[in-house]
Amino acid sequence: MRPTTKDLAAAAGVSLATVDRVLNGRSGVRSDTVERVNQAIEKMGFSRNLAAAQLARGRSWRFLFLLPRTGDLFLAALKDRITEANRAFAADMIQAEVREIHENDPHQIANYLGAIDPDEFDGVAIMAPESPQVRDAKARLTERGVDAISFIAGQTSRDDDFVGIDNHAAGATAGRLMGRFAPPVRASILVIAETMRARDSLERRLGFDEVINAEYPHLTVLPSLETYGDSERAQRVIRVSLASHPELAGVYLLASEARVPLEILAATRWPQKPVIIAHERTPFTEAALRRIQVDALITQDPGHLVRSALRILRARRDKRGILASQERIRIEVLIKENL
Amino acid sequence: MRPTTKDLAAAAGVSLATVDRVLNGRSGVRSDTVERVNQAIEKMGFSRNLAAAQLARGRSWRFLFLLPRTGDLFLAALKDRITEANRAFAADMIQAEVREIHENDPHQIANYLGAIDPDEFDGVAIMAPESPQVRDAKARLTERGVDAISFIAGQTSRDDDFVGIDNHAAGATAGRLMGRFAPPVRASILVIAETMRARDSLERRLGFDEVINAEYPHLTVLPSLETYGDSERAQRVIRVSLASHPELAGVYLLASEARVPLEILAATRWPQKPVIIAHERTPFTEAALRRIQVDALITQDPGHLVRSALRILRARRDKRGILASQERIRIEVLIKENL
DNA sequence: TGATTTCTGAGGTGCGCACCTCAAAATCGT
DNA sequence: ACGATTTTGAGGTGCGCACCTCAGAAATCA
Repeated sequence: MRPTTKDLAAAAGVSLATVDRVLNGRSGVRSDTVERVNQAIEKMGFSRNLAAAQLARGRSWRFLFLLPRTGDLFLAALKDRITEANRAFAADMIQAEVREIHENDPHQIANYLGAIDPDEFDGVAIMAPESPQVRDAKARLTERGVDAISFIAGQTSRDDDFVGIDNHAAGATAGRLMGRFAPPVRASILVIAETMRARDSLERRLGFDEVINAEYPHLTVLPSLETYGDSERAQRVIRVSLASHPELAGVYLLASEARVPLEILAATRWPQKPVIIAHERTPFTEAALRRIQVDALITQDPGHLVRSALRILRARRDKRGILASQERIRIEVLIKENL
Repeated sequence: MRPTTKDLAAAAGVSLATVDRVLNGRSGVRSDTVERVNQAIEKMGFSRNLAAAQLARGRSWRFLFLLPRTGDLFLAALKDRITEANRAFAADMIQAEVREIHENDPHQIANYLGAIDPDEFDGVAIMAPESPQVRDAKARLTERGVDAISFIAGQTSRDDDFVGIDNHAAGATAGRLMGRFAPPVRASILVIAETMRARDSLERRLGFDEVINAEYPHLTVLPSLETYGDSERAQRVIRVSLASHPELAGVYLLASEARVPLEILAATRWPQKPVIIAHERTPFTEAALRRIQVDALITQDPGHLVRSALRILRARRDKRGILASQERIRIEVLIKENL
């Protein structure tokens, strides 16, 4: 039989009240008594029955996902996963909501964070570019008792409250695959991004260049084209670039919205089809991978991202540790065969 | 406030006892009453408080992992993860044990399964090659009230109680990478396995061949070499094969124990280093990937495998559904950059 | 030493649900 | 309409813990 608090009290030679004080870190217990209880915990292998604790506390958790307002397919997948997680975690008293904001207005984001009611939410997962305003707002939010973590975007150097992948490594992964997939001849690589103002894009590009320059010097990575999410502009800049670089060996689609560039590339005639590497799995990129228009996808699992954020926020709330190996978001490489 | 069973009873116009009967599938309720309750559940968005349910049931779960007895590094990683999961899930009243068996003796495995005490274990995750004896023993085990799932090995066709990857697809993934990484010239590919008697190995090989034959016909896949886990034999057969195939472009290490073959390959002098693709991440294969002796690893996450098996076994015990997207084990592709 | 402060024990309550009993009501078959 | 059967209601108990109160014991100080 599993030891209960009662057994623990008996073993430590103290009362239930004292055990309770120690377990829940209340004051008014002499340090040697605390030590006695802790030793008993150790000796009996006592571990609190989570279900009972949770029931007694009568707690529930409400978390908020702050996502950019775009029509992005990757974001749509994220929202689907949040809905799904909401259902799956309802029995665990966890509820998640989504709010959408304009990601490129740090001021608005900071305002929004400032207006979050600690009675309404226990924690927030913020997907927004890093900026001093946002960082400050996050700090103040934490002071007011709302836990905040960075989600997918906005990774700060060696930050342990970030859920997402290392974008530099993701770019390097793309670079390595590009180098190995492309024929070993002098040629150039086109890089298409939505915008290079986002830190994520910059880091991916840096990681990509690093590998290509160091190990595949016959390949020249062209300056990044920016589409600004505008289909016509995309069409224009890509056509111009294609015309002036007939020796194109590969295309790296940096942004998570690959649809428009892929459609333009699909409508282009090639002497030899370039290697195409893109990010994120969406119905669109998946189809492109199946027909081998795209050669590889670098992805992160949206379901895992969402669940991981919720688990981390909750663990923080409960002052519990997490299972680090479960929360590491993988940089996945998808090809047609392992979809 | 979250609705409780009491609210539910009031809303449905029945008593708590009836709500209980419906919620827990007990008999003695007219079907139209069941329907009324279900509609109330739907309407109120009622969802049972898992913590309270679990506490009231006073249940705990004991699961068993039946693993092959080998010195394999992948198995060592699995066992580590089971220990880790044991700690992490202790608060959820889940305990897991490991027993090791000789995997190639179906009779012994069947005996072992037959001897499992339903009072001792709620479920078993079995990692063993498929065989009629084992299949029968599993069925009888289920009849006696112990849930059984296949773990990593032993996948039967379209089986929904299997935790692991599709080995055919894993082989195909390896094949694709081999085809793309190897130079586009006529050459041969060496395949090294521990044994080809295991269905997993066969399936990987089939998937590998399928892709190579269909899309990279300039590559010839040689007959599989079997090491039988014997270092000396491995050394001998590999040397013989290398000597007779100087035009070697790649090596595919089929088995999860890549250590011995990798050491032999490392000690060999090459006109041009062949592309090496191996399975499973272990300290050894990881190091080989870092120094680019190995070009890519096809892996499955041991931690995920273990947690998934435990979640599925528990959900089955509770007659609850699972989150399918969370339980799909990914065929991961690792290269130096996304380790 | 007594007075003050700090610690500890005993006991109770309730969280939401599972599971039980027994009696009363509704429905059925004939 | 009758008894036989099925369905429902009312109520109780306990799971292990968190959190509370209050009194009494122990340690500390003057």
